[in-house]
Amino acid sequence: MELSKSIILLSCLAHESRLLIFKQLVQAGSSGSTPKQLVEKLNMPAATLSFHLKELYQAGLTHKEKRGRSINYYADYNCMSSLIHYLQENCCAADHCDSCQESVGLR
Amino acid sequence: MELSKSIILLSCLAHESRLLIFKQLVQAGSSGSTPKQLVEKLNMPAATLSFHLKELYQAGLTHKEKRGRSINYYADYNCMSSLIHYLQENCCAADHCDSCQESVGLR
DNA sequence: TCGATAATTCCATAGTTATGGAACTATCGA
DNA sequence: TCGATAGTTCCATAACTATGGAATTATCGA
Repeated sequence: MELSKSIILLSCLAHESRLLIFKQLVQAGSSGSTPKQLVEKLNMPAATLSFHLKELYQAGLTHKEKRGRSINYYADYNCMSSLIHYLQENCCAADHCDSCQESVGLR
Repeated sequence: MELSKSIILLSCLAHESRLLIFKQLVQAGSSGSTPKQLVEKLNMPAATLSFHLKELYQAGLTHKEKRGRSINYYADYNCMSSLIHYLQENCCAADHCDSCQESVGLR
């Protein structure tokens, strides 16, 4: 992953509402969530939710599927895992950090 | 890690200059880097660097050590690895993502 | 075709964050 | 006690980001 892409993803996640939305989508799993469900769950005005959902979508952190008059949003795990990999590779050090040792197979 | 702490760390890293500074500190390893070295390496005005270093320090992503008239800054691996853990636990899914399977020991 | 529902876009406003030259503080060696 | 060097803080300005009510678009069932 490029540095500029990682900045886009980090900025996108660095907002309470968006991180909560994303966590919600992760919890919803393969059935996804509609904006309406998210509005109810997170108690947020529809326009505000829509703004944040769009940010997440444009960053590539979600994908969506139209189903009649509603839309299902899903967390994009590949995107998130690429970011996690980027941080492990570039911003941590295998010989100084437990989780890096695990991921590099030293444990 | 709390959600609010993860937001602070993500915001802090979600800036090109700060991510570059942090990567530089990771590369510098146990010898660390001074602001002067970073200014030269990253070609950035001293006031701007100082501003970003302070943000990183206040977020807990670095620690520092005064040495005479200069200061050594170091990447804080514990802080970064806590963030990586948080993302793996809360924002990814072990059964949908390779790197999560690794870290959860399913592989 | 209509009214209701789901979702998005518009847009003015408010709030936050970044920039970097200039001034300042601290510590060195001579 | 200087002058030089390292680093930070100050602060005005610029740029960006978020908010949410109102208007708009799309799709449903009757």
